[in-house]
Amino acid sequence: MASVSSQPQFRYTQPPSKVLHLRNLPWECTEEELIDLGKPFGKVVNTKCNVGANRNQAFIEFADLNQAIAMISYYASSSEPAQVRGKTVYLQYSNRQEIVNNKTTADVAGNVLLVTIEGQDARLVSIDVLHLDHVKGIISNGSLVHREKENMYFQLLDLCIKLLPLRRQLDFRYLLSENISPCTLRITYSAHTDLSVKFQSHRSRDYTNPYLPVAPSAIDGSGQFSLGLDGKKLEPESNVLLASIENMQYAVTLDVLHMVFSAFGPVQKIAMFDKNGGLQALIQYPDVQTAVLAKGTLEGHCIYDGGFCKLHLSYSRHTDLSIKVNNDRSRDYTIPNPAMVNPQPSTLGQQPVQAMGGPAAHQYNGAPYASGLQQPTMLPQPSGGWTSTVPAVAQQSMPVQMSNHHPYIPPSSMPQTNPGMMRMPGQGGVPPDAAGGAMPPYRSNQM
DNA sequence: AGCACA
Repeated sequence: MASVSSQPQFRYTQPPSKVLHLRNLPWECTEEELIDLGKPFGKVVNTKCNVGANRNQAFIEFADLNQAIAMISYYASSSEPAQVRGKTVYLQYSNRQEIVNNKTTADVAGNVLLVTIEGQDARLVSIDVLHLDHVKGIISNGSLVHREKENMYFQLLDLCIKLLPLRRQLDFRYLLSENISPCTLRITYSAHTDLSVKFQSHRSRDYTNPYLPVAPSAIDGSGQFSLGLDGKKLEPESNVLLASIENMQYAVTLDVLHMVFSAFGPVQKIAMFDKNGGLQALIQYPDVQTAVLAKGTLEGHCIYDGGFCKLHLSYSRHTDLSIKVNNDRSRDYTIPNPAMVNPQPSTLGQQPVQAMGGPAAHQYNGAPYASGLQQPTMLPQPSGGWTSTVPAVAQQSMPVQMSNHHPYIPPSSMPQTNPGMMRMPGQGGVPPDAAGGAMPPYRSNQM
């Protein structure tokens, strides 16, 4: 009773073809590997790899049908399955008689690109990475030519691909968070000329139409976009970061934290507290994006050289810290500078900042850090060019310059260590008047 | 793990 079945027996009823269909191939299987696999049985005249949704299928076309049959029969009776890189691959005749190499779409220039994000953590890459502003930011931060034209998108992305593996040195941490392994972008042209985007989501955006409805699946509880794809919940992002400081050999003061975290955008509030015998702090930014940037850049890095004061960052569930009083452990930088509002505040017991005294109390008076500077009117917009949104204060208070013993040093007298290590978005250098100093140098590499 | 762009 061999062939009474009316069921379509896909596996065994394929008519022979000189084209073989392979599946279960290893990641990024190359044409060479396919040729090597088929070579013992005949002349491989064409191949097509990275086929299918998972890109783990391929086709091999032999010059002659008998060669394809030879390969199929060999592995049908072999005790050793066909393998590529030690991975068993499954062979069958293709249901087509020749490989059609669709050279058309990928090679014909168009206004829509097909971008394939590849890599271990490809699914964690945010859609915003693909936005032109980001690409421009990368290019300019990498000290390469900054090109404006939209039609240079392809070339910019192409450069982006080449530079991506170097992202550590070239500030690609602004592209991908630090805990995402390197990804590459494979880019071809699409045959599409206009994409129909039905709603804004974590997987689709129409940047030309801000009034599109937002897909509920793309919004988390706090109304922010979440980066998780395919419904996978990531740690919910927040505009408030929880920092814990490990190996605290040197004093980490409110001002040191303010300086470090201001490098990414305006810091609204900081609250420090002791927990589990260590120091923790909540740092509030006006928006999630800035917090993401700061976390991605600073996570695991040490404030001081020698592995001292290592930062561990997570997203807090808070969205707005309630700072009851400004002192050396907590501060609300959004309130008007009391020194300006009330020149004689010390008569009022509860007056913030000045009334509390302490080493931190006077430090912001007259300095460019005056808290009135960070009002949320100059916030980065979600899809705007973040390269231009880092406030001047951040550019002058880069984490490379900080002190351990005297937490506040005016920017004009800050020591300089290793210029360029912490190049910030939108600017490529160090404060012009940075001076040398004798303190643990900031180390941007994790230890 | 099942046929070439979801």
